[in-house]
Amino acid sequence: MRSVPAHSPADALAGLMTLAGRSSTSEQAADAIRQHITDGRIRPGAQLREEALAAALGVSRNTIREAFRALSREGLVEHVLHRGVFVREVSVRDVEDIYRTRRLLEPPGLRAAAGRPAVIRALDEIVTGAETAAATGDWASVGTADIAFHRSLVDACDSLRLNRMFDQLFAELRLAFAVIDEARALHEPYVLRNRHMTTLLVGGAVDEACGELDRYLRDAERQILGALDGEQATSRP
Amino acid sequence: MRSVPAHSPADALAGLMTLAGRSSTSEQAADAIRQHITDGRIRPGAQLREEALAAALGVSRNTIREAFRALSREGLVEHVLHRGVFVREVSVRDVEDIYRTRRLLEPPGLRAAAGRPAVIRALDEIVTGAETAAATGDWASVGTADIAFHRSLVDACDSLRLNRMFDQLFAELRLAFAVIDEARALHEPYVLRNRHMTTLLVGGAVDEACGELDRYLRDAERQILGALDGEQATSRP
DNA sequence: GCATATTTGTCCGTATGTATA
DNA sequence: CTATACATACGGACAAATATG
Repeated sequence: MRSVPAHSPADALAGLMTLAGRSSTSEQAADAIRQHITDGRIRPGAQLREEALAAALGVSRNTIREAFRALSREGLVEHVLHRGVFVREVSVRDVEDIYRTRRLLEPPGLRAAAGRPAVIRALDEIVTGAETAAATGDWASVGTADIAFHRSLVDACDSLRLNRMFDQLFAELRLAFAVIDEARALHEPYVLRNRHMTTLLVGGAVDEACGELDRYLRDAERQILGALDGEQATSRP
Repeated sequence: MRSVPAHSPADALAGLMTLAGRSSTSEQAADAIRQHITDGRIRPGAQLREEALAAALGVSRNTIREAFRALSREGLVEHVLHRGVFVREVSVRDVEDIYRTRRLLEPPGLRAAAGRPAVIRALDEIVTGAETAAATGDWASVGTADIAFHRSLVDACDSLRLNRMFDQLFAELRLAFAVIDEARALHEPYVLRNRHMTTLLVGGAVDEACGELDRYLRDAERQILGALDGEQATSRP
């Protein structure tokens, strides 16, 4: 019933690449690695060794290195010259910047969403999904729904480039989530707040919804920073 | 007095990589290629051939391919499976999205800049530089100053991630500039408008400055779209 | 539509340099 | 300081896909 702990990143990836795509091998390798990182199967800070990964995925080291370059530009891994690539560890500074960016860009998204019934309906469905997931204790799904909710806000801006940036930003946020154990405490409070925001939107109370959004973002940042501090304290005594 | 036309991307790059850095060879190769693209020495649509580039830069094909993967993630080049990599050609759709994004994010930047004398001073210096460059007919520098001006606005938001996105966005914009011949018509009108914006900021008229910024962005978009249409008409008769 | 040449995609072996135990 | 493990980079090889005549 418990999740299987991976003994090494290579173990976690063994035999899990589906080679039947329409993309190049290095892109598929990147996809496989990316998936395992965002799923938390490879923890932040872990080193990705070329040889082990190449063996696990059944590809050459050159191919793996090409995948590394792409993932490095995405910000998921960090390339250290002559030392290798490591899964990014988001710092306190990163979290602060991420939430500064969210506080800057999500309110305009919410105001854009306010004028669109279709978007509001989508938000409602996402929150409903989060509520049922929370009822069954599926906190991973609750976290995914939370991200989907706020991604939808940004999506309402109709900016492809902004969406791309937020995809990366949320991927980094998942990296921060990954080092925090208590998934319930991390995600539970925000189901209610997203529901509240949606109700306000349905009622046309846009300003109040923005206020709620701002409080949400400040509280979430504080909580993650606190958890991050705790993690650092335990892992580096 | 005229710029030397490169016969091929490989010719343009020959012997121009400085190998004495603290970064990997593939990163230096990427830097060299990136520089030549943003400088307009390699035109949008041009294909970058692995073997030719490898020979020109004196590196192996594998190294070039690693550089390609990074540049591809940056959006400067496009990787087409089994066909190769090409310098990105920004489409009408791209330009529309770029300006939608700018109209969304630069006004908050301007409001943030309004409260900071240091930022306003920096903007003033940039415009002054643009004015002297315009006086000597150095339209390339005028264009660079224009981008620096608006980059400074975004910079005032203090968001690293937002800055990174705008760096990419402006790099794409340079790609659009590259296909337009009349550099003077492209950049001259905006020196005055940036000056006007700065004057308004110095006087504390933030709302008026925002209005001017919005008009700037709408006019610039219209002009680039018009020029892009003209280019497509002439290159594809 | 076909045969050919070119280019990319991928793999392998190897030599060199760097960081760390 | 030496030894080891690993990343870096090269060059050659071949298959597969694409472009060319």
